[in-house]
Amino acid sequence: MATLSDVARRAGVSPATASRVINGSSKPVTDELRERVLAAVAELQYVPNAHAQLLARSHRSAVGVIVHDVSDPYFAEITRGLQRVATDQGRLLMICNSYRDPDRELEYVELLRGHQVAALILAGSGYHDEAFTRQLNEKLAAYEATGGRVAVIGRHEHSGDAVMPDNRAGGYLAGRELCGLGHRAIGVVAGPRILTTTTDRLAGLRQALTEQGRELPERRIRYAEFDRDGGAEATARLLDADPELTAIVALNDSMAIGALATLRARGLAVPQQTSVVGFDDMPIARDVTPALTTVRLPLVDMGARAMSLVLDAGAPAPRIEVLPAELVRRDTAGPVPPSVRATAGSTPRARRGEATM
Amino acid sequence: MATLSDVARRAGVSPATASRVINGSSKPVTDELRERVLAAVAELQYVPNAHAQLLARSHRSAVGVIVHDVSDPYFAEITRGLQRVATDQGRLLMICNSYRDPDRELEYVELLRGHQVAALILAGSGYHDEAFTRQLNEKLAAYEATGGRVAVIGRHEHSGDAVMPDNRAGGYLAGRELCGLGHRAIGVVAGPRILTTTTDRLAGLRQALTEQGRELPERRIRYAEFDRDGGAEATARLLDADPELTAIVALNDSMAIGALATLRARGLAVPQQTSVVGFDDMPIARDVTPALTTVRLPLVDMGARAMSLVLDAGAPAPRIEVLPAELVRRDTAGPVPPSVRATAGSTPRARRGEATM
DNA sequence: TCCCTGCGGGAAAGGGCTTTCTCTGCGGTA
DNA sequence: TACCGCAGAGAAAGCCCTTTCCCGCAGGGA
Repeated sequence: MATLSDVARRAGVSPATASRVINGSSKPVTDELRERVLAAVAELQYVPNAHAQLLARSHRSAVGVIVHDVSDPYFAEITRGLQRVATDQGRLLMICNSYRDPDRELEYVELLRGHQVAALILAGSGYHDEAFTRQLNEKLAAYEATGGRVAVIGRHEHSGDAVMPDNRAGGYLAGRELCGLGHRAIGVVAGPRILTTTTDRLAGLRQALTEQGRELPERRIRYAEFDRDGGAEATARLLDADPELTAIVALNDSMAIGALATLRARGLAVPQQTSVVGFDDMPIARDVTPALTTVRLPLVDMGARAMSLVLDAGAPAPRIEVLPAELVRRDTAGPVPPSVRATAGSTPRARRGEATM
Repeated sequence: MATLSDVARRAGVSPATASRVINGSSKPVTDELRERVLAAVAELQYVPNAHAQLLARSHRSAVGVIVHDVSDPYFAEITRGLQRVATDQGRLLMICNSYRDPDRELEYVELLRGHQVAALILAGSGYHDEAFTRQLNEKLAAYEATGGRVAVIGRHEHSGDAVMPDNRAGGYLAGRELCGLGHRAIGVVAGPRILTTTTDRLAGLRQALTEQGRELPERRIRYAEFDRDGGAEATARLLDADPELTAIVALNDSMAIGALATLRARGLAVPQQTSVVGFDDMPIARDVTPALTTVRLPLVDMGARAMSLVLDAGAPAPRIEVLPAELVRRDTAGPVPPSVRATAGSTPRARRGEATM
């Protein structure tokens, strides 16, 4: 690899001058020398060593991002928002996937700190895990103590800047919608119970049902991975235990798609026999058939705001922005089937006979 | 930020000893000193400066990856394969999204070179653009000249290691399938024509049709962005121009999903009235309704192989691995409608009357 | 007793760049 | 003519680590 001194030597100037030309320093350099340096750069295919630059320069510019998985549409959308603002401000992003592994999350905080990022953004659900939360907060505090900025997206446990989707209100919206359609036997396909996102959404849902004089017993909840297969599998378990279910709330859209698959496999028509409500409104939600009724979260915006927060050097006080959830009515949620309404609570056998799986 | 000397001073040892303890050097250090160093590290929350480390160490370990867009399922799958192998070998990945912008691609090659990556992987279609191709190859050659390794996925233009999905054979498979089902009026929803992937897939398709004594006139091809909306829009244009179409080949699954959306909006039943074949077999393909018939590419495997190639220091000769495409029959491709078969070439009005849009 | 060996530790030389400080030489003013 | 100031270039001091080289010391063999 050609170095700066190679370039300088070839151009017959000092490394200092070469550096000034290459970086467009404010210090003036005569055109003659400038030409020679530029020519040398081209001839040697010189590219500055980024590590040496970062080491020599004082100011840090990259921003670190920790998400569960960028290829998950939920995070892909958030990342899009992060990127947009970062690019506008000429910042480079370093994105790390924790794959929902708390230890990996901790490691990545260190790694990014080691890479001297100017700020750190943690996106994705927090964990119900005291020990982990304490460790994470210690690490973040240490980072902040050295001038690093931190913002979280959708996490309660951190004391600083945060962008919070209103998961609870979203759960409430889903519950109210289904109650309004007459459903009483509602099952829930939930993500891992260790995630705060799961419990928040669940809490809102439960509140809506309670307000309507209904309830949400644990036997109507199944916890599984927050993805398509988790949703499919949880739905199957739910249906096996409770064939009289008329509606299913999936705590994210990936799970809802899994639920739809299981329902289809069992020959249960959506929404005629079983209604489904998802959560997040990822792009694919409108393209499944029937199109998914879901709770929309402004994902791109969440990312954009978090990045703005973290890049806005002022405002030392912790700022918390709560972003509203919104119900998107499409085609998977319909009124409770007449047969069930008429014979409420009785013979679920008839319906079960339809299963093809 | 605490530095290594801070740690050393606090532990009452030299920086050399501190470094040895922290990095688990082979050189022995007494337990006593080791303890003191570790304690100092903990107290100061010391994290080594990654840039300084990278600068001081000679060997480079990270691998750079340039894709069009990680959040696109096509690249998400490939990246999964890349990650798997990289993680196994303890390599860090730096992933950059070019968003199909050739200039950005060039920039990223430089950026990654500057970050001293040990190898570079370019995934995603090449461009029919002489000037760009030459520039890119120059940059890659310069990188390789300094010991860097390069592999491409799905690109012809590079002379070194490559993993090539058999796009042409895949196109052929799609064409043969549709011909076998009796279709004659086949439209194509294609990606940007500047992409080699588009033209390769198209070439295979055309070959299949030609072999069956049919043809693929340009008027039955619409070029658009390689995503859902591009597919929806291209399908609409195709249908407007050619209402008698009985089948549509989308050159990737995202476009196929867009095609499905347009078809649904126009009230055209799939596959009864119009058949659809996609390409890639991304995970969502099985979850749309009807489930998508498509051409599968071993995406994860493609990523894994490319990474293996690039990390396998031996074998200087350029290696090219061609990975086969495979037809996956699901529910969107069916026999040509009887009415059309009977009245081939005549009154398309009847069908057109069904449009609801 | 002397010398050699080997172990544990420190000094110091990079690694490639930025930036401050210093120096030279020129034009302009008194 | 003497001096000041400034433009433009270079010297050199870091930035924070790793690693080689070297040194002192203790133990073992002759």
